[in-house]
Amino acid sequence: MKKSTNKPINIKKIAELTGVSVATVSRVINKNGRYSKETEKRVLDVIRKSHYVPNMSAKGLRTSKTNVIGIVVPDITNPFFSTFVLNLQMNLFDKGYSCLICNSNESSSLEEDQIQSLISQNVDGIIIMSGTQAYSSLSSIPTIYVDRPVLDERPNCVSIESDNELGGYLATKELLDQGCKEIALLMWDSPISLSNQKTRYKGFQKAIKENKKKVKTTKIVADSTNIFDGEKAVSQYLKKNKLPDGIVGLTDTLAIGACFALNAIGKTVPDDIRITGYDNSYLAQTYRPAITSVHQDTIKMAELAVENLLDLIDNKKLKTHHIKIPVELIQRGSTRKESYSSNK
Amino acid sequence: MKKSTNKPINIKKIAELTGVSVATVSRVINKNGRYSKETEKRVLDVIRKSHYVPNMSAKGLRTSKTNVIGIVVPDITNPFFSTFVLNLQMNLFDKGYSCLICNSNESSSLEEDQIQSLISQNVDGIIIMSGTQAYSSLSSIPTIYVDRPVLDERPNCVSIESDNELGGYLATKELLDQGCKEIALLMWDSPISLSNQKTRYKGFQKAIKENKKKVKTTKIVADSTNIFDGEKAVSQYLKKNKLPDGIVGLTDTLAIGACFALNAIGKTVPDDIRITGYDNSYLAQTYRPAITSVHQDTIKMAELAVENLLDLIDNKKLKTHHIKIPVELIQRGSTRKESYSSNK
DNA sequence: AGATATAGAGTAAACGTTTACTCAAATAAT
DNA sequence: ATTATTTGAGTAAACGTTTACTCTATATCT
Repeated sequence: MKKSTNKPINIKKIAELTGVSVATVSRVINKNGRYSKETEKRVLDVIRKSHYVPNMSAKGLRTSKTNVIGIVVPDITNPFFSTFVLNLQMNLFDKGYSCLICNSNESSSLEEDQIQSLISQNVDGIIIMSGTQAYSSLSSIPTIYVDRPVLDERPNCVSIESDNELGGYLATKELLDQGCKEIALLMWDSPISLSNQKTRYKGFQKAIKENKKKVKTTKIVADSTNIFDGEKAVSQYLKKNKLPDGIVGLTDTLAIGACFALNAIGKTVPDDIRITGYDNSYLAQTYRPAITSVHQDTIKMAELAVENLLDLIDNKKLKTHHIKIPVELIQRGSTRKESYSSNK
Repeated sequence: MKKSTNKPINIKKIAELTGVSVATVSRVINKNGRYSKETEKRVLDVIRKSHYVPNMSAKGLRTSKTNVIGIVVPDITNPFFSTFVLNLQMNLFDKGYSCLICNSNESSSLEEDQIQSLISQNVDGIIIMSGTQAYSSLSSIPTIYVDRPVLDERPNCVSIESDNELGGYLATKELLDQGCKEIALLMWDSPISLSNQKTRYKGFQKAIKENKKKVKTTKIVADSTNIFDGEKAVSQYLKKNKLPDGIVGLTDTLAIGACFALNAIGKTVPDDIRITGYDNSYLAQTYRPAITSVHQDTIKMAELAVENLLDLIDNKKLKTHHIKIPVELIQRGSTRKESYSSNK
């Protein structure tokens, strides 16, 4: 059971090897000044040769700064979130941060556990996507809420939302413009009262109200945003109800699930019924017919998220704590008969 | 600029409040014995009331155990990897571990940087998916290689691979069984010499060789495993070459890209050409026609990965350091004309 | 009853950094 | 030429834990 005892080299060793004090080594590493050009070179040389890697636990303990950001996401499997997380991670890595990533499954209790664990890891900041509630334990940590209005008005947090009301409006308007007379809203069962989906619903209602002609509306609620849960919900709905001529899916995955259910009973999109999605994830692009979807600029959102988070961490003064990102409707084959090209 | 100075409560404070020493508190927390049932209760009560959360940096420094696992993944956006990561994360969280997740983009240099960063975070272990090379810096850290034969034979690492040769064989065999006479292998350009794709290729060759009738084979190489890169590669290929009657896609995403390219020139799957994918990700299930694909049991692989990693961390003796997981061909509409049900 | 083990608890060192204090030497200001 | 500042560098404390040693009081064994 020979335990590998090749202890990692530390700052003290570097100091010895170079013939200076640990303080000097530390200063060189952190570029804090108070050393000559020449000692710097010597220290750096030794560091390079000895494959020194700093001990972040010690650093974190001493400075209470870990250079780790916690990211809480409902479901990394959803392409909308996974691309978002990818963007976050890349942006953060460039600035010298690592990411602790948690899947909350949209479960409040799991989310809370994971936030606890992030806190005890001393993360410097947290980015929560579609969080389900406000956590008092977060109050001392710089936090970015993504895709969800912030509940607790404290100075060290920022919310970044895309314009969900406009998104809901645009999607619904598209169906109305295409002449739909009976529109179903396909949503999912989420524990959160103040969710993005509520706001999208507002946009939906607005579009309906604005419309000159009266249209019938209904709601279909899926168990989750999962494709197959979407399919299930729509199939069940169709067993007891008349086929609507338009469906506003509040997620691309739900929209595709709806397509499945319709295929199964021999209905075709967009001839028998038109469908919109939301998120403009690559699923919407790759499904056939391609799904008309509300595009959220995840790249910009991710950029803003890390930029603002780092500002919060540095105690910088922010212009605003509520950022809203515009959305855009991408029209594709699921709402209009036309030739489409495969990408974009 | 009032800095929030509500310092987090620590073990010392707990000790004071309870009227015992810090050592006792620590022992209670770690359930190390050497305290009475009664003091335990008192300490735990105080802890609960004061919302104490342990400082992992300090703990990590002292014990050189951080309860953090590093995960390196080529592209979290790929559903195969994202579901895998989800499974890993859930399994690890249950055992009290957090995950530091890195995207390597299949770039060796980025991968190396990220591994460095994981090491300096003192991670207790690392799980690398489709890593591009062996890193000497990893030698002291328990490591699991997933989906890639291990290069460095050291006691503290384990490789977990699905049976890529069999997978390649099964996919190819399916096309041969369906009567294909000219089969293209659709692969991607990866920097790694010893990759899973090489092994799948072996299976491909084996199936071809075994076949009674002579079949023509070609290779198409995409820039990445990305759907659109797959599409591009196939379109370009088809401009200069005759249409094959079967394509073995070494990834579901590539297979779907191929479908796009074929759609674009008016060819239909599986009538004009049959296609297989690999990974059996949900893309394969949700695309229409659904893609026949080689299923890898990601759930079991993830379970095995964390189980073995924790064993390595605990210095347990392992039965084997090379684990191979069986694969299974899931037949769907892309290779055979038949009615299919939407899920599974 | 005496010897010995054990249970319960405290003291203080150690983990690898950073940084507030020093301090001497060199440089700049008067 | 004195005084004031800057530069380069060292000393040692501190961050929050864990744990190897102690130590006392109680329980267990001859």
